[in-house]
Amino acid sequence: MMELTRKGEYAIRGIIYLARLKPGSVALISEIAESTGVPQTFLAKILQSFAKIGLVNSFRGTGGGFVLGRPPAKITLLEVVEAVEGPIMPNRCMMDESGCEFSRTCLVHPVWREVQSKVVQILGSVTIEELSKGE
Amino acid sequence: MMELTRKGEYAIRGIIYLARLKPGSVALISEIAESTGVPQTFLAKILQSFAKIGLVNSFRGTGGGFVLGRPPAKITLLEVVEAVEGPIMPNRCMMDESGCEFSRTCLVHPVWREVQSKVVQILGSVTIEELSKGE
DNA sequence: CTATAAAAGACAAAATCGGTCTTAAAGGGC
DNA sequence: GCCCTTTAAGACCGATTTTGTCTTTTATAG
Ligand code: SF4
Ligand code: SF4
Repeated sequence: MMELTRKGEYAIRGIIYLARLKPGSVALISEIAESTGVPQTFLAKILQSFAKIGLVNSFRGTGGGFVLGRPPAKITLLEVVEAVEGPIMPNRCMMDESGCEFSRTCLVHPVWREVQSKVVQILGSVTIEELSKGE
Repeated sequence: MMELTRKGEYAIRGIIYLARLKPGSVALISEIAESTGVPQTFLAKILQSFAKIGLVNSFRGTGGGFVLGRPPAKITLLEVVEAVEGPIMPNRCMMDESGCEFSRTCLVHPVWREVQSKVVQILGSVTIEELSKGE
């Protein structure tokens, strides 16, 4: 249960790589992929989707590449994870009320809500900047 | 991310149903399945696997059926979930050290460990007895 | 105009999910 | 010993998701 997919893992590695870039420089997808050990075309897809939501900026052509869309201190791990995996949802019954006929009386439901909020809290309190500090 | 499978959800429903049984009585798989809204043959598989690990006891033939293997106060939600879904593992790098070449220096790793321990703590502190109290 | 690099989208193998179906085995009542 | 009931075991299966690849297009710098 609760396993991050490779896509999620790769996304985090890519974002952290970009956070470590020295200011003003851009990174080629080939460079990021090799350095993080991620299949290049797969990572490209992920970063493209990030570009669409503004999490990263991208430039085409000679001298192009990727940079973060915001300072790493303003990006949380939660944001990155949810951008690729969707919202943190320990159980289906959390998204829509009508998901489960028992949801009104169910005592398990609140437990899943607690799990959800704890995970959101943990991941939301970690910034990409912190994660990029190590060597 | 982090979604309980139907199998996990069904397992919980089945166990709670058994916990509500009045002492001394057994439940037919057909009865449990209908009452919890779970496909019967699928639930049978789940409970069979539970019988193997002693979480429930089963009896064949006339008058047979399922009962809990232990008092519901001694069964945690964590146990039930892990029995069907495997251990709580937010990321692959948690199971074996050799899972990731970066694990020694990685700053994300500890975050996943925190998530893991929090979830284990929450699910481990809820007993099936508590969950079966409602109507 | 050309070389470069990301964007877009079709394709697909493999794994996992969410079951079903059939046959066997065990136990109770007669 | 013979049914009837009920779980056990295992083969099987379609749908979906994961984890990518490949090809073509578009934008840009020089
Ligand atoms: S039974 Fe409870 S926990 Fe399960 S899906 Fe319904 S509301 Fe959620
Ligand atoms: S990079 Fe860090 S979080 Fe990702 S798999 Fe490796 S150790 Fe785990």
